[in-house]
Amino acid sequence: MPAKGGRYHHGDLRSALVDAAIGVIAERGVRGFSLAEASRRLGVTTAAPYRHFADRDELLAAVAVRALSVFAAMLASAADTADTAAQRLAAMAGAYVRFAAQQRPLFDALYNSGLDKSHYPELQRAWEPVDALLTVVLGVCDGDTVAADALADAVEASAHGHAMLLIGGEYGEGPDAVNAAAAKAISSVRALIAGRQALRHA
Amino acid sequence: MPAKGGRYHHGDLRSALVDAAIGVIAERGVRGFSLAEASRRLGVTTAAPYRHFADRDELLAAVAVRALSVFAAMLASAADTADTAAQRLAAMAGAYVRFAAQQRPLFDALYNSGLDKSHYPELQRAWEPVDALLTVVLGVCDGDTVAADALADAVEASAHGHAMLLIGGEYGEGPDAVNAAAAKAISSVRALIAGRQALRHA
DNA sequence: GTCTATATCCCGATAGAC
DNA sequence: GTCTATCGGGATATAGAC
Repeated sequence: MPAKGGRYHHGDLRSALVDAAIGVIAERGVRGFSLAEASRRLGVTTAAPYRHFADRDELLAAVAVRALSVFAAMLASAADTADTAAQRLAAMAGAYVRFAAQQRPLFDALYNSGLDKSHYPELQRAWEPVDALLTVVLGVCDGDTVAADALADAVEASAHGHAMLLIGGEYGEGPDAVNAAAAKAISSVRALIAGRQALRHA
Repeated sequence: MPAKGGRYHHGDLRSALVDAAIGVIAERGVRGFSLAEASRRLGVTTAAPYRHFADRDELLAAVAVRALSVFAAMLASAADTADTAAQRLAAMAGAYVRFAAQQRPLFDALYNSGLDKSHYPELQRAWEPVDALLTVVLGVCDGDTVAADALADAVEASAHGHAMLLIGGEYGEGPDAVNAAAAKAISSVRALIAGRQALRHA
């Protein structure tokens, strides 16, 4: 998609803005993200994005939608490496944590952007594959539906907490911290499953 | 501390700014917080805060310091209601979640403000009582130091994840959602403790 | 010392020309 | 579909009134 006259002008500004936004978030954080900076990187004026997005938040929502497709792929790929339902759950928790670290701008767009997803139907629909991944695995893992829902919440909260504390720097920085956090999340899932069984049979 | 001539002028602007900041965060969220709005509510100009805080983040750090004293008090109070170490851990996890919901501006200042706490020594010191609460309880709960640290991380991550998902609206809104999330966090702690014992003896 | 007044810069958003 | 022009608001920094 070549530019016209040294400027942008190639008709796929919307998609290019999503790419640029991810770059800005990666370098300046969600808080430091601005429509103006993304526009500047593409060589268009600050008014141009408003032909494709109603406002700044709508661009963030588009980033979140892209994030969800990557997130779902990582979770599904992790689940495929395991045989039993319990192993799949544990692998997905590890992938959840790794996604936060390895795709931090995407994770931040999803969870730390202050977006109200109920305002963006497209974003709500984009969540469905991720939600489905968790519940499908759970249907196999735990016969009782109520107990399965409770386990799903516990696993999701544990993975999310480990991910947040990791990117918050609580576990240190660098690949070692990521591996450690993923391992913690995985062993927490194992403990949650074993603990729920033990408490039920007590 | 009455105003002088209808304006502010009473010499405790620093403390008043922290109060005002909490109010602004409560109404507009951390993202919508601005020094200008806090100043406006106190009837001072936007330049006045810079006599007390180097920048916006330093005021946020002061809010976080105040948040930590409230947080530590809630955790300690919850721990006092229980007898065994396991019960204390569970009670603290419930209090963690309730703190996030009931003192949301304070929780956001602590965890969702994008602050780098390593830049604020005063804030680092303010964390110590909270950290101590967790580890002291754990020393009693689990003889092995390494295992105790791992349990501490698991409990903290679980509580944090439940708190984040609660204020993110994943569990719905209102007091029922708060109670449900607190109950989930408590039962997760029980499962984590029981599961760790079961896995160790397996 | 504490606050006011002021000036500059950046961002979000809109209106109208091309 | 993009640009020019422009408005309003917030952050930051400095000079000076009390």
